Amino acid sequence: MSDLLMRLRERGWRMTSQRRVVAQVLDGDHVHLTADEVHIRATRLLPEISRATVYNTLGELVALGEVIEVSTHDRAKRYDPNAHHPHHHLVCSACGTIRDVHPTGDALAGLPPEERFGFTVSDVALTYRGLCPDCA
Amino acid sequence: MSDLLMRLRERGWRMTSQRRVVAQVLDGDHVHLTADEVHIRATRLLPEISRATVYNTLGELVALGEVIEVSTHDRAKRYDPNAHHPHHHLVCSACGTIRDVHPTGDALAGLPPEERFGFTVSDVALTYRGLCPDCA
DNA sequence: TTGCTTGCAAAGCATTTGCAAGAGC
DNA sequence: GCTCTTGCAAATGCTTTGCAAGCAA
Repeated sequence: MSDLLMRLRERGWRMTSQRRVVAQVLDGDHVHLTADEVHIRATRLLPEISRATVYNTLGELVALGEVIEVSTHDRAKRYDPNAHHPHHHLVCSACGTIRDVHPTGDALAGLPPEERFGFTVSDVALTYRGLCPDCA
Repeated sequence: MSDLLMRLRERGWRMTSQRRVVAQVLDGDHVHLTADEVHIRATRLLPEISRATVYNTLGELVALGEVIEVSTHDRAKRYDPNAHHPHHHLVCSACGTIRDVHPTGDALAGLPPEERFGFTVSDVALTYRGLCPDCA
């Protein structure tokens, strides 16, 4: 069983075949699917699954902290299940491909208290943009 | 005259009253407006300006590198005219407020060549998320 | 049984587009 | 005058919602 599914079961998440399928589709590394892509793949495993359910489920996984929402400059958000291994993203400006990367250093540490303006900072997203080898 | 307008004129950008108004609305620091907010403010200066023109103009300013597109997790993109002074963003997860910040160190330098996977990296966006003093 | 989840269809919102009329240079 | 820009209105694409029926616990 997928790691994601196992964690969700442990957390007492009410399981349905639709939710199982969405979790299966998302499992793995370097996965950055749009909601629509998740729906297409989920449909291959469970033909009756609806788009609305995919959106519901993705929203919940994000709320649970099991999936990260990635905003690129494209219209559709992407969903990244690799929430338990801190990482950042390398995005191709041309084709939209995303790769996970692991820069050195703690990005949070780079923001000194006097630059926080009283904010309680809990998260950092670091996105590198450029051209991938195929598009360069 | 605003700095932004001056730069655009120097670059030979064909000037119209609509474009002038959009540039005026965007000028300044800590400005992170949505296209709709730009339209509302532009309307106060030039009542006939259309939404489509605001979108056209914003898209061009981004293409010219004079304005930066900021993707948060909200639906609408935000536009930041502070393109000539490298900076990053501090976003409140609750109310959406954005502040410009200036972390120490060069974020680009943190990504070693062996983590670039052949990409030609040209840009870095660093976003800190948390709660602002008012929402905490 | 009880309440949470699903599917459908329609609505909502941000953004884009085609095209004729208008304005800069 | 020639070309680029504007405005309108319709279309598009992603996402959300309301509600009745279905299913997990």
